[in-house]
Amino acid sequence: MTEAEDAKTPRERYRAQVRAEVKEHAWEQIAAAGASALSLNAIAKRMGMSGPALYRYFAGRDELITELIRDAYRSLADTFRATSEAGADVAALATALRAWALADPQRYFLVYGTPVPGYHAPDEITTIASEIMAPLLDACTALPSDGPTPLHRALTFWTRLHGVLSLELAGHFNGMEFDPAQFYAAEVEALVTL
Amino acid sequence: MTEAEDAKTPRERYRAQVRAEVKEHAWEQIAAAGASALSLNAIAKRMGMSGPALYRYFAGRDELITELIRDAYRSLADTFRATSEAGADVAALATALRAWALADPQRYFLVYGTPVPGYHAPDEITTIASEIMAPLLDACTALPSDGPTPLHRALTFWTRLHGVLSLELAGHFNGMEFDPAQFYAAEVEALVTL
DNA sequence: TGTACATCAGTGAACGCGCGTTCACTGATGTAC
DNA sequence: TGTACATCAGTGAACGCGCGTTCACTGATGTAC
Repeated sequence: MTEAEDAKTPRERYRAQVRAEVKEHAWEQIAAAGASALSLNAIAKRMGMSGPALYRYFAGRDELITELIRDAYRSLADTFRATSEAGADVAALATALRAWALADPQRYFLVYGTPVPGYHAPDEITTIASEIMAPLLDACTALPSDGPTPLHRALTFWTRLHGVLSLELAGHFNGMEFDPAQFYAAEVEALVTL
Repeated sequence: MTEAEDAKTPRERYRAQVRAEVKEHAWEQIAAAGASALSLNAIAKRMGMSGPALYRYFAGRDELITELIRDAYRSLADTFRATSEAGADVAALATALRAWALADPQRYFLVYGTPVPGYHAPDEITTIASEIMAPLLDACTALPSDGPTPLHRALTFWTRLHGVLSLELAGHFNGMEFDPAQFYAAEVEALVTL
């Protein structure tokens, strides 16, 4: 791990480890029954601890959920940045996006799924959201420029691929006789020749 | 109303009215806090009744939710069928879809939003889902045919427009300096000239 | 190196809450003669 | 038209549940001398 982690005291390392373990169980629970069913007590029980013990690690349920959402955004932002820094183009970003989405559908939905009415994301998350868009905008700017503006291209990239991914992950293609991966690839092809 | 409704006994009419009122309150509650927060007791309280009274009208919470989902699908299917029967083309269907989505975002999300893991829709809903696709497929078949297959066109219509709508309704365009309606129209334009 | 103290992880009991749901019952509405 | 009965809407009490969260406490771990 990094130097900063090595510099932690044993207690800090232990805390970080338990926090991570709590989050893992939280993701399992979300995968099993959706984000709205997430419960501190249930997580504690699965970890073999009592409910109140978790309050040593999180201020409460809201803080845990917010952190999961932030981690999800962060994960996608990191994936895009890494892909971009490897000198990748729009098509490579699309491939990375699909892999990221399929790896954990509920994580994808936590970012781009149905919002809870009344919930307002912290500023930090808005910041990460624009971090996600940045590599995409860069890649669109690098495309031959006789078409639409880079912003328009980036938005089109975003909405079209999200359209395919979200319907696929939600199971709306089930029973239909076609290959979502192939369809996705066709949409990506249409994007680069936009 | 219809003849069938006129033929109902007063008690049947009353029952239908209360059931409708329960659903209205359910939609208000969903709009305020999301579908997962829907509660029979809370609905009863708002209607000035006791909780158990609702069991005269619905077998339980699950039946109410399933019925709301079915009504949502039904509503979109009817909208599409009516639009189609008026001799409308793909662009008109797109306009109807957007109007339907904006009229009640939570209803849209109940149909196309984040699925609850483990929930399996009844067969009837799958049937209505294909009723929704039918007018779309018809309209795509009517288009000049030197492009992709009607099925591919219909799927593209669906995924692209859903991509724009779901991100817009979820608020992901907030703070961005562009007009979703205009962007949507541009996507529709790209579809008819596919 | 050992001792005294402070820090912190985790427990169990408890509180209040709202949920879905059942049950026995009351009172009103409709039906049959 | 009035009477006897059946149907049905709605109530209030109750059950069991799991939730988030607080609190006082125990025991282990780390720190300072």
